[in-house]
Amino acid sequence: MSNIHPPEEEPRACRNCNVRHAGICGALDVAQLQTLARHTRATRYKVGSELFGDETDITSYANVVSGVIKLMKVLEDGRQQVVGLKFANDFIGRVHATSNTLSAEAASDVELCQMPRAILEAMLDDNRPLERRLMVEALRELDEAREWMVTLGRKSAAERVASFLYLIALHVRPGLAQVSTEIEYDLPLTRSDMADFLGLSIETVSRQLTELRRMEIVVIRNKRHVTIPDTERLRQRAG
Amino acid sequence: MSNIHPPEEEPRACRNCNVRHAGICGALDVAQLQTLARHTRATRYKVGSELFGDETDITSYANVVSGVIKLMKVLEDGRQQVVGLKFANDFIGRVHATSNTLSAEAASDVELCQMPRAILEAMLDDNRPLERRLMVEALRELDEAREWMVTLGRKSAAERVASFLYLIALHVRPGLAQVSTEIEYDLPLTRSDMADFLGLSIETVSRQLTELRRMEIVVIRNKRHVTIPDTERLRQRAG
DNA sequence: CGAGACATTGAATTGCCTCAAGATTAGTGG
DNA sequence: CCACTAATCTTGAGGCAATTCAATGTCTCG
Repeated sequence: MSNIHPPEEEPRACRNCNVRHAGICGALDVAQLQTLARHTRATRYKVGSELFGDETDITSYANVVSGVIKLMKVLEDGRQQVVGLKFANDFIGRVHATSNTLSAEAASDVELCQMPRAILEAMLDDNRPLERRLMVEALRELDEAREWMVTLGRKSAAERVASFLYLIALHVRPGLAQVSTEIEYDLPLTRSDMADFLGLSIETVSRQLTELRRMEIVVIRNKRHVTIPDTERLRQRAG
Repeated sequence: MSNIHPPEEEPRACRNCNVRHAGICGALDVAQLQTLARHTRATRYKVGSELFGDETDITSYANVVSGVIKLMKVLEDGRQQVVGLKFANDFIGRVHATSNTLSAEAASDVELCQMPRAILEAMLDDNRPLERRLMVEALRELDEAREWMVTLGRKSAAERVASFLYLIALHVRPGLAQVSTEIEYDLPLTRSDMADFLGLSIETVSRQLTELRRMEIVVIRNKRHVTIPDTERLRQRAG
């Protein structure tokens, strides 16, 4: 990542991120963890703040400790598309490049475990498991992006909204694909962000949520909190 | 790649692919090139034939020698989306996985330089430059996929068609982004394939091409052959 | 309690799709 | 070389899904 705008809080060594073996840290040995710990900093960003901008220089990388980050592309006339979401434990940043190809914005209050570019790149050269891990991560992102291209290119508004609800459900309960169960969670995005992720207008997102609620595929409390009584029924509505 | 259906022609050692340092071969040393040459096979596929299917086992990888390949995702009800295109010198196949996450189909007659999965994976373990190269390639694909997500999520039909024409122009003349020039080429896809790539119907693609022709942004001869008098004007129409 | 942000709902419009009919092109065999 | 056929492409008419514009409703937080 890059162009880190001043965090709202004094940086301090980020122990949690390492201790948990979260994000990339699982690929490091003890010595490297110690090296990393000397250079990482816990940083916080408030909802809506920009972590880095498109076409800016890459100056640092990070693991997400908590919160949700939108990866966005913006057209000259202001139209924007969310091209990816990052959750806790995800790695953020584009290795093997000098400038960013998209911008990143906090979709909620966010805690990061941030490290300077040079540190990570040095480790990358010394540490094949780490490089392998980042590659696997990149390929997973590629699969996700292509999966979402189908949603954007070929699904109806109703299917897109259902796809999003299912995507988040899968994230909350990774083993979900096998079973049909009830699940409840808080939506990580506003209607506006959902619209930008789904390639729809805010109003259409709202209408489709209302429709899914009318069909009792989802129960919505407080705008943000949703309950899915039957995830399999939701999956079918997702196309 | 995987589940290679029987090629139409007797396989033979693929010298071109190595000699040209095309695709992944530029990352190999002389000894590895020789090893690779013993295991690669030149194969051909006719338009429309399937190279491998979604969720099939990965049994081999390949470099594209000539022709164009569609990477596709298909929904249960038959709707389909082209999520990527592969041209000459591109590498095909998903490393670090056991099964494919999409299907691949020849969009034209295709020549491949194919290699067994085990060979490539062994080289990958021995050869960091190769692994690095595949990672850079994967990240480039990720950038492309995200770029296209904007096209699918936020652009009008007219802009999508213009974006496609510009994408191919960029491929034919990589340095195009800087200058405004005239360029001519053959469309690598049928209207139907373009529609599946653009998330549109065939008819809409056709209408938008007619409209671009009426605006003299493109001259079309013989359905397939196009001339772009001014690539900068095209780029502006692409949004 | 009031203000501002966020979300829902309605009405009218529009852009793309579907269905249907021709036109063009490419391929085939006489 | 031409006629014939099948495939591909273009064009038109009508319908529908999603957008835009506008108003109302709801939640959050000083």
